[in-house]
Amino acid sequence: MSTTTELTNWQSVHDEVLRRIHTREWKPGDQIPKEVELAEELGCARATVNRALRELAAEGFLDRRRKAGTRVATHPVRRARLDIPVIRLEIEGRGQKYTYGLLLSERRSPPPEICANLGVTSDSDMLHITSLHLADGKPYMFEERWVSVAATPEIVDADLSKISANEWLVLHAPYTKGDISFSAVLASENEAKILRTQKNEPLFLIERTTWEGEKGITSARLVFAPGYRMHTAL
Amino acid sequence: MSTTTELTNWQSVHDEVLRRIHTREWKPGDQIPKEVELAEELGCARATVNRALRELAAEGFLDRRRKAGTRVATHPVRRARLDIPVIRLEIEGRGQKYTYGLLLSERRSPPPEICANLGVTSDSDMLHITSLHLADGKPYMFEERWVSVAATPEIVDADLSKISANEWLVLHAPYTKGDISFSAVLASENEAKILRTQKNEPLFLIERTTWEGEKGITSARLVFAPGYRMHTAL
DNA sequence: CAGTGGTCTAGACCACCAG
DNA sequence: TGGTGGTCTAGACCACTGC
Repeated sequence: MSTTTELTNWQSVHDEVLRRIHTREWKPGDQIPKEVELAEELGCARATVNRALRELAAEGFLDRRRKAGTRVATHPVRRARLDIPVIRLEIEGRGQKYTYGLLLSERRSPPPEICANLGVTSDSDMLHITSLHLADGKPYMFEERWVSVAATPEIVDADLSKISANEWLVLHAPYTKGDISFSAVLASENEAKILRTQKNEPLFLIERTTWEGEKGITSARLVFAPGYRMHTAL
Repeated sequence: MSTTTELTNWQSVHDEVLRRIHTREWKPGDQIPKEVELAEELGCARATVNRALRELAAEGFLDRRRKAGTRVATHPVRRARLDIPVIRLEIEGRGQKYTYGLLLSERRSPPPEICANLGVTSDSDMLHITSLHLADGKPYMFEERWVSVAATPEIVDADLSKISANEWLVLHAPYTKGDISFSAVLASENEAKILRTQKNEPLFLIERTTWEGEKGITSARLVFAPGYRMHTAL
């Protein structure tokens, strides 16, 4: 099957290749034509084909190796792109009103599990912050966070009742490495009270830790109100 | 500050720009030099700079607009890449033994909520499948799935006791659109029994629906055993 | 309208790795 | 060790959009 019209931009090449995969003209495991051949067939430069195939490989549809050529992925590892915005933007993006309350801010040494997470000593100087994020006045997410004062000294001067620690850190403490995990937990008595729900409700939990180089910056535990769903397209 | 050595490949340009962002030489909101200028400063072609900046924009570190130039993102939307492999590979990848049991496979018309999800009529011909995935012999995930027979007729001939519906679909039914959501639920009595746990345990739930064009293919509900954590790097 | 990023091209050399 | 993808270059034109 040859194309009658020329595909001279990488997006149309991308789409055409995807079409051939979807129609099973090229099946999982099949080797597809080399870049030079495809470029010739489609009537464009090799660089254009390269761009298209590179994107498809990044999306998980193709496996590419030098010398071995390009093959249709046998197990298309689906890559869901989770956009993780600042909470405020997540809420405002849905057209709801965002409010925020600082519940606690104290300077103290961290408990053992935080030390383990961040790789800091148990006598380090840290800020312990808990806060509640609300959407249209209703509890949305309860945040408990530890911030290393050594790593980001300026945070002790920040007015965390005006701007959430989350948001302050995004603006002032870039990180080089981060880690995030998602799970389900039962609401503790305290969490239930704060989120104005009942004990033993199933809650969605996000745990996040970030480092700058080898220095642990912050570790946060985000517990969402019942009914929360994280959602994305494939 | 100028570089003494020339950065002639896009990765080093990428890293250098990222360094300037991290060191706050370029702060959130700042406009950074235009491609031509950067290319000149670093001693490489504009295409190389373009490639580096394009990747950084895709990673969420930069905002780029024609005519307006390139700025450091004020709210670096963090993009976590969730790799969603076939369950079997997820388990085997951790060095555990994967087993799989087909619990039910029946051909019948779908309940209303599935119709709504997939956009099919309530009298459509569908396959209803439930199965259990185990890691090292322990229940790992309980899967309940509806598959449109109209969209993928070949599935009725597949031996779903040997290969999971999940995996069969990946190989034989490419999709063009997909949707995935994550949440926390309480174990129902049935789910608790199957996962060999207790009622009212908090469970991690993934709901996934896929389409080919406008045709709904399959809708699945994946309930994970207690303690499951989905995990990724930022 | 003019400046900036977005893309294409033709050609070249390099790096990796399967045979 | 040769074939394939990975990348760089210089130059060109285009598309969007702020002024």
